[in-house]
Amino acid sequence: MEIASKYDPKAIEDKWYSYWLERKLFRSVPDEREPYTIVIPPPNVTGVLHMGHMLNNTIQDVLVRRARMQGKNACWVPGTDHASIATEAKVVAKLKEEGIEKSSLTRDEFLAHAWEWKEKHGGIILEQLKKLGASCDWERTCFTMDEARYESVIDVFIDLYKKGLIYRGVRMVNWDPKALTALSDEEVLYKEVQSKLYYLRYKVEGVDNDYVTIATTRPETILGDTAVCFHPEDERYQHLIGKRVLVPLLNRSIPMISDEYVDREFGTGCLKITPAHDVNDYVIGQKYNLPSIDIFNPNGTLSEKAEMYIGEDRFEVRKQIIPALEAAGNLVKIEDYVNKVGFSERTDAVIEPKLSMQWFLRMPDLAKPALDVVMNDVIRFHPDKFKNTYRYWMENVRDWCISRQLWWGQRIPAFYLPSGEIVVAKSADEALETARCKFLKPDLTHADLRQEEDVLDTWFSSWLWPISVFDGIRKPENEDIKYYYPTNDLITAPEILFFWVARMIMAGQEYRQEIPFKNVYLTGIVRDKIGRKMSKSLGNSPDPIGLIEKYGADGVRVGMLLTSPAGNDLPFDEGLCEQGRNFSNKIWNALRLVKGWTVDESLSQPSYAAASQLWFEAKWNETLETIDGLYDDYRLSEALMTAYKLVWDDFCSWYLEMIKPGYQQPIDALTYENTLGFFEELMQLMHPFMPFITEEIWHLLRERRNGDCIMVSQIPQKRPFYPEVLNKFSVAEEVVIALRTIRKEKSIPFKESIDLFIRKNNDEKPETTFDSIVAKLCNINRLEYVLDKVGGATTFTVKSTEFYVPLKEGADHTAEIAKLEEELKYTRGFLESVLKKLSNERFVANAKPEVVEIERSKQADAESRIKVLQAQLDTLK
RNA sequence: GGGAGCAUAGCUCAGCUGGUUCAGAGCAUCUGCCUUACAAGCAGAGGGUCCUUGGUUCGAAUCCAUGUGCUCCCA
Repeated sequence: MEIASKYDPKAIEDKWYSYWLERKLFRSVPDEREPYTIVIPPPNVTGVLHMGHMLNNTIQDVLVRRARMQGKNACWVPGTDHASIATEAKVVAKLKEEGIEKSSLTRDEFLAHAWEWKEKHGGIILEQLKKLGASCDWERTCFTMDEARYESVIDVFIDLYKKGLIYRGVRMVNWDPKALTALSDEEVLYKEVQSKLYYLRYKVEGVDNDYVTIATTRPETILGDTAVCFHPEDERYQHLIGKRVLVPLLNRSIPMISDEYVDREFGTGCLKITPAHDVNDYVIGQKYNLPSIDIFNPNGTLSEKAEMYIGEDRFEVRKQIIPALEAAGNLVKIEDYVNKVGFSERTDAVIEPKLSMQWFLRMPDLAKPALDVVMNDVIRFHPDKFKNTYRYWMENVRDWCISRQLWWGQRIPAFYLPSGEIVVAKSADEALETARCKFLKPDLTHADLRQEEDVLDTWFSSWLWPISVFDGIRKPENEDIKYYYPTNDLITAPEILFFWVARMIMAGQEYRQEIPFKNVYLTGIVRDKIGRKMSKSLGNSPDPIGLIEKYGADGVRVGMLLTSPAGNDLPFDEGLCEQGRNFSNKIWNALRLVKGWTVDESLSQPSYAAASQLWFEAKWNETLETIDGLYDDYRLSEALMTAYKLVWDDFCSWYLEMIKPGYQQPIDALTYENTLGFFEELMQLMHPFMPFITEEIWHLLRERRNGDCIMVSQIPQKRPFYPEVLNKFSVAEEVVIALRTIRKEKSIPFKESIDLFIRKNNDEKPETTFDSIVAKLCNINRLEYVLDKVGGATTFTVKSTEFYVPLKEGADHTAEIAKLEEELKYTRGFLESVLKKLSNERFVANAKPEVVEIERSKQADAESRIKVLQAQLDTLK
């Protein structure tokens, strides 16, 4: 068979992915097997695949593929979320390019454009995941706004409203005056800005020539002041208790109050309170029942409430108000000051804290059980250090603001009556019906009802995801939800532990009375070499598809996984993918070697081959056990590294070299057959990490029946093995390495055979299991056990056994002596430290017996080795 | 300002409830090799006062405290 000398992933990857798809091997339907379920963290429809997705989805695919090979009914549900703010911004921008203003469109017209955009761009990321090898059940692909998901969200809203958990309230939001919408905290970027601190004095009412000075970075907001506040223990201001002061320019009278919130060290220790325009002030305003004066219009100009500068932009007013204050005698001084200002991620406008009417979901009752299941390890976090952060957040949970001033999303099913009453209902008809009955107004018509304009927060869809993808909200008794829920593992980023993970747990408990998943694997952030988060705006992210083309999907998967323990950031380096690619090539070449052999049925198995198989069988089973343990602990990068070393070091570097027949010599059938077996099993072990190359090799190793694929094969089970074989082999390994070193030092080419004489000591019996292997790997002509020392030979010692290699030119006595003396010195020092421990009465008395025992055997080993080394030295001298 | 986490080889990380080899791995580095599976390779080697300083202990990379540095979360 002709096999290319370099592995070329391109053709192979497409071939196998379509093969798997055609045979519907990713498809899952409920049956009698144990289910294994993962729901994808739905990427934004606006997004394209980035390195974070690559990492996250590689991990999911590894887990799903492994579960499938363990005989479970594995189901990975893919999908996307509608990302209301991001998508709406994209659509608005696109329309603007076409000369269409959003404001000129009706809601329905706009949504038509949005859907069109979604159909065109919304699936890109899922298509890209296929290149990575993702084994999702694509027939189950969901979207947070498709019919089932949309209706589920509405049903849940109505249900929670009926339960009294949803209410309307005023809240300080991050207002983007350019986009005319509220933004979530994540969409606000805080930047340090060089600004000014203005010291302004307020006249104390009714007292001549008494003033109070405050410091502010936003002098224009004084028009909305409703109090001035100082620290209750601040001696400087005690005389002002109960007094009132006058807002400059307006001369409005406002109270002096005191509260511990005030930082006495900052500015003058006196703080103006503007509840409508500062979050902290808002809280104080609530506490002291202060009025809120909202002096801004939605677009950032001053409103009539400001009484002055009406219609002017807030920053223009800041410029104008300073001279006015100075003229009025209220400006004390101006200082330079650096502070952090929030900017809109989308429009770069300075965020205006703004009070607005929003919809809220009451959290405490939902949060409590969701906290408990994590703290009790019913749901396990990997790594579990995130339990801390989770607890902190859940214990200090605030009500969830679920409304957004957008059109793209599930429109809140609340209807307002002309009289201001609210009816929450699934449809306008139902709302009308309810309103007529409830408020005894049979004359009401559709025209009287006005539906809420706002839509729901995107997270209000995603928190139902593990349920809604199986349509478990609308049809709680359907087969899918009963079979697949709760899901097994959730793989996501720690940044959204609260926004998403916590809320899914709440929704699960509220709507299924059961947790949504059993394990949460938290990935790190993919960073560039100098530690910056990879992002489109920085341009420091490699193109994932480009990487796949360059290194192969398998290579990239290995590269991503090699250095990313759970919860740790991944400092990405293309070198990692290169390592992955090199590994693919290594496997490929092992295949070329094995498939290049000719089998001679008449040959019986040589002893070195039998010994090789004895060892590799043990090594394989031992490693399999280790890897299973690592998977159980979700230590995927360690599982991969362990498998990587098993393939490269143990199988390729040792085993294949050990059994390899001479050049152009045939191999015996038994060894060949067993080697194919090992190779197959190794490929099965690697398959979750490297799906493509392993599938290819699976088919090249043997003739396969149609549909006999590695991806649906059963992962090998551990067989009983003899662990002592491994210790015996590691001694043989040491001997081989020592012999290689001798060859190198003495410049003896491999082709020139050598002799090896072995002398046991302390009445030890020869252990010959792997002698044939030592002989083969080191090209040894004569390998003999002797009773006497061998003169004129170079020597080395493993444990207490002496090895002699006679040299043509005779041994270099001085060098031999120096080598022995150094070893002796080291061993004596070692013995000394052991003896020191053992002579310490308190050690012997306090340490566990087995620890003392270990020290005793270390002592015995060192002593016998010293004896051997000493005797060797004596003969040489 | 409050809270949490981290600090081990040049880099990225292991090192479980303190006790087998005076600390391990991969990559990188260095030295030999184009040995007919593989130079995307083979065979070897070097490299760490386990952040500082104290403490607990027969014994500390591992536990405690202090300091320093970095990261994240909340305000």
